[in-house]
Amino acid sequence: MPPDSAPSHFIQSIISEDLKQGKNQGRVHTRFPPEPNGYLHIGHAKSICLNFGIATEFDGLCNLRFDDTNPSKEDVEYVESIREDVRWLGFDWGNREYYASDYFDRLYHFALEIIRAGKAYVCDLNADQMREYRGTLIEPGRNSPFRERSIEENLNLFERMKAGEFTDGAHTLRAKIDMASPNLNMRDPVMYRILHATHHRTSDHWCIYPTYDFAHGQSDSIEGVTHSICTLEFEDHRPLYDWFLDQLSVHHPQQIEFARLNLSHTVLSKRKLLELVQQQRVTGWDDPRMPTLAGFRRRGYTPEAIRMFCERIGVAKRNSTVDIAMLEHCLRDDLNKRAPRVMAVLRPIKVVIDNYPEGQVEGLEAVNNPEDPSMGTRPVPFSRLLYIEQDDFREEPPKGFFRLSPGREVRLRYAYIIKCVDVVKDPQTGGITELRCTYDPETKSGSSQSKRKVKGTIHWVSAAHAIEAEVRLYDHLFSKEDPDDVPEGTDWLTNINPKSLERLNSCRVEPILANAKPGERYQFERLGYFCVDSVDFVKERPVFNRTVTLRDTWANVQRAAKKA
RNA sequence: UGGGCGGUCGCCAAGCGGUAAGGCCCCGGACUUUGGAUCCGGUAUCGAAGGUUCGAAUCCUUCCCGCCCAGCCA
Repeated sequence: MPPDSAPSHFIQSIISEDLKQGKNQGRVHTRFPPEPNGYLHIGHAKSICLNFGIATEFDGLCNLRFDDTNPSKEDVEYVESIREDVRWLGFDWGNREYYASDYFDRLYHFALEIIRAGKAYVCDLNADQMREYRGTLIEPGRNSPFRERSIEENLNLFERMKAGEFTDGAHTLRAKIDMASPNLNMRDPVMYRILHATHHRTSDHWCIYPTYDFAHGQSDSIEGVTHSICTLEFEDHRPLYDWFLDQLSVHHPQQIEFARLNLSHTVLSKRKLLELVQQQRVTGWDDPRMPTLAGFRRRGYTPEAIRMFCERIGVAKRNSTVDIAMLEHCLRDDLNKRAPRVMAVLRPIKVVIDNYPEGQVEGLEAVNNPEDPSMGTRPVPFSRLLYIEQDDFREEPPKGFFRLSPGREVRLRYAYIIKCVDVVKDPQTGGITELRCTYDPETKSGSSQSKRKVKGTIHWVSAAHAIEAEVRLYDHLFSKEDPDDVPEGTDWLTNINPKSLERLNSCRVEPILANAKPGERYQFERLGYFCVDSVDFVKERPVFNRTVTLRDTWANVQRAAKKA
């Protein structure tokens, strides 16, 4: 039953109303119908969540159906990835995994039925001619010279098309509707085309394949789908969807269209994603910068965050582009609750605590997750030689900087307050080689003396105990909000963010991370959320992917200062 | 100049004749051993113009703007 208190979008309203009127015997049945010609992306996630979500909400069912009517573009690699991604997102289609190709035989018989009713004909026009005959947006088309063939001749020709007597494109089967329709989809659309191609499931059994228009509605009907939810660009196809079903007098699902998702700073068209992969602008469909589910997964996103995102963006008919910040917010929200915290220094600068005994090591206690006490604590070793983040030291601190600088104090998280007493530089380059500091033994974390407050707290790592790691800093794949916003004469590829990946090779992380497993997610305190890369992982030297940064108020302040 | 669909805060999005929800972003402030989290507070008169009405984002009229359609792709 639909929650009548929860705010609902227009599709939920339609279904509620249908149920109220007793349509479909109170049944709700949807389907997610991907074409296996690419990997699933976040836009598909919206559709998956919508279709499976509605099924759950209204106590119905949702099928997974591969829309595999074009063997020249499809591949099993894609069907496998799609299965994996839908499952990863958290949805289950039970044993209802279907393929349009499962219905090729029935579809063929449907076509025969329409031919016998005198509502379809075999046309000999080639692609160019057909375009000419179709007319334009403002001029009606002309009837094909083959439109009035006899039913017998049509039957015979169609049979021979199926038998493989003709070459690709020599004939098509067309619906006989109305060449003057203002809706171009109704100007005798093609139902079947000849394609001598090997299909990933039916092999060479067929050499004629149904078009989307002829296959989709009938497949929905065969499966008993009640609400066939698709994107806006199919709105113009609805009259055709309805027309076929009416000719056949079969179960008639209702097609409902909603606006597809667009996300800022990325592209979501299959064609463009394919191009990024083929041109090797990224390392593959699962490159952590890709908006594919495989990419997000490798990047460290959680299915929960993506589902939350899909819920929050809503469902409507207006074209829109959601700010990627919305997605990142959902991610942080989820990771904040579940990711264990750990300290990692990405760009190390050496710190020597002058007054700390040489050779001494203390095991300090650090909280694993302040949001969840049940996650416990862990020991973190402290010693005389440490590393801190380069960003956490400024020789000439700007206004509002409350990290470390000469003569100033800062707290080392879970440890002591230290003071910078000297800056050692390389006499050649002038670059800082190490910081000499002193610590205040009275200020140990958790001790009764530790009431002294300092403005800043920074993370650190004990040099002798830290382990080395590679960290990959990912940023938006495109630097512009709208990748298509380009100067004349250039294309979207010029908007690829040259800094979308930065690899850091001399990072030092807490010893506890020696046990990190591929796919595990952590919060590197003050930096962001990171996950262990599952492809390039090696135990001796883990690779971490930055999933998303933490909200960085200080960065905002600096940005504002720069502008002023 | 054809047909279809849309236009509510910077970005999403509720609202369905009774006097503009919520989320994101942003800006303040509280708290804080993550400049994180959390908590308070702040920001729209609804594409435009007319009209109907006691009353309109919601109804009517006209206009403007955007998106989709001329694949034997989906």
